[in-house]
Amino acid sequence: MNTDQREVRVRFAPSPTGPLHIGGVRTALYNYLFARKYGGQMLLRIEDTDQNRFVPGAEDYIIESLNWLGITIDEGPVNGGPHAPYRQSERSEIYRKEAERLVAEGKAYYAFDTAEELEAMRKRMEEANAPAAQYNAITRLQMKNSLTLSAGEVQERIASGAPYVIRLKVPRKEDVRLNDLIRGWVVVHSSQIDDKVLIKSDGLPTYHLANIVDDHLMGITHVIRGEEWLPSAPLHVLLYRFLGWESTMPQFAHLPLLLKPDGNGKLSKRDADLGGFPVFPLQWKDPFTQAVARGFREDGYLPEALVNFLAFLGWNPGTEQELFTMDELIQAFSLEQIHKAGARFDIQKAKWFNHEYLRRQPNDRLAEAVVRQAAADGVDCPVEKAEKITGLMKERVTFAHELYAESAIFFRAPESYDPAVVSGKWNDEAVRALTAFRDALASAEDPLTAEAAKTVLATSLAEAGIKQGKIMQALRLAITGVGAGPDLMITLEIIGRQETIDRLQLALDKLAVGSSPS
RNA sequence: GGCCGAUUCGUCUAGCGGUUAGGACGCGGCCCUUUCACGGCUGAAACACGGGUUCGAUUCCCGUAUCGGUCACCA
Repeated sequence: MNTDQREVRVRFAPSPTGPLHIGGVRTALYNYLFARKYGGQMLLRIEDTDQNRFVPGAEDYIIESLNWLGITIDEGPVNGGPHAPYRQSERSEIYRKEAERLVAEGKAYYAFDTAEELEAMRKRMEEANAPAAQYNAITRLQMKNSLTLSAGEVQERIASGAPYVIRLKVPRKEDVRLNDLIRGWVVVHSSQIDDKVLIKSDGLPTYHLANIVDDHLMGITHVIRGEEWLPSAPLHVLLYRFLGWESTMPQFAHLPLLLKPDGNGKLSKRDADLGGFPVFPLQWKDPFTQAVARGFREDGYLPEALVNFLAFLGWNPGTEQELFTMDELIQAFSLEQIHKAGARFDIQKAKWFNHEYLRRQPNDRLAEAVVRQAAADGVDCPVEKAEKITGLMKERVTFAHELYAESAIFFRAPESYDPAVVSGKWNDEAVRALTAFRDALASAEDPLTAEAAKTVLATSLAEAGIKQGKIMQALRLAITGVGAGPDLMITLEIIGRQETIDRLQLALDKLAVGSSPS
């Protein structure tokens, strides 16, 4: 990566206006991977300059999310750093100073227009069929600002406490260009950019000013953010220039967006409700409405799986390897391999990743969850049993919670029998075979191992002159009630000798040959 | 609508002038297996369109179309 020899410093700069969106998570991840790859620093900066949109708990949510995913922060509101504070609401004096400097240098100006006056201006422009109704080099001359008002009047208004904003004085005709690391050269004519507000009438900066000032002061070398920022990137270049910081301006990389599953638009919370999947890393309870939005964590996704899935939405290593640990991602990551087009969000793929990661988890760790869930269900499940169940079931499920949920057969005799299997496999021969097996089991040793069960079954069937293959489905039916499931002999080992005998008896009692099952 | 961006199987994508256009998810088939799952093999499935440039375009350029983003005292 060509950088100007400076140590790589990137930042993730979310606004605490609610739960962190999954697209934001991916942005954070890419920043993190980039920073680690080049041995640089990853900063977290809270962009809370809009008091109206402040949501309590959102900042903690962001931090907890990053934590859960293993995206570690070098400098930020929690661990501090040389450029503290990392919350923009605590830095307002810094921005104001720079804005005033721009005014003093003639690159920005005070504006006193009311909302109504602005609205009237836009209306006039529209009626005049102007290409865009904006506050710019032309319209600014008809508005109330320090360019049109006398110096004395401006002083007077400010002194009297009249509300005002500071606007950037965008040049009338000039090409503004930037070399995006992902998209190449992007050129925008300054006439397309309006005189953006830098300082709002509440005294706080807008995003545009605050992010440039902070990125500069914090020594950010690369700005990696979503494509929705691309249209305002030229404005940011202009700001760097006006502030005199162009020579150390960070490089930009605008990431492709995460799209709705049908491809029409940015992925939103609504898609989550519609599609039955989360779009937030963690569950979120809205402090105002109490509404609860589901989270990947609570839905049972492993953080490693989410990270791997997200990493591949818009990026790929160029090899055929699909499963990556965080360290491997760091190794393999590069901006050059980022795809330019938006990526549709396909929860199916996320599930596949989760399944792959779940299978690779050690049994003992997964078993803990099974024991817990069983207990919560009022069922006693010893650790050894949970581990056996885990070993048997983890290849068959997507989420850890399904391990127990799909394991009813290990705890309870079937309450019903699949009619299709009954009519097809339950016959006189099966009854004879299972009776013989039941009897043979009566004198078998405890505990019954899968091996022993196999031997007992084979012996008793041989004595009865019945081929094993013909009655296996009937046996499975008697034990589990259905025609599909994990290895039967291990299942017998898990439920034990006595329970096996009981279930055989139960089936023998309840299922009559040729009649419909109960 | 103006501006900006994007466009390879249904989806995520590889490709960076010459390939039988590759992989993964999902879907179908076969094998394995007592069943299901796993695994293995395998099948269907894509370069948006039109012009150039070139001996040769999926690849480079220009249009068109489509999709997306953005046009606030929100980020």
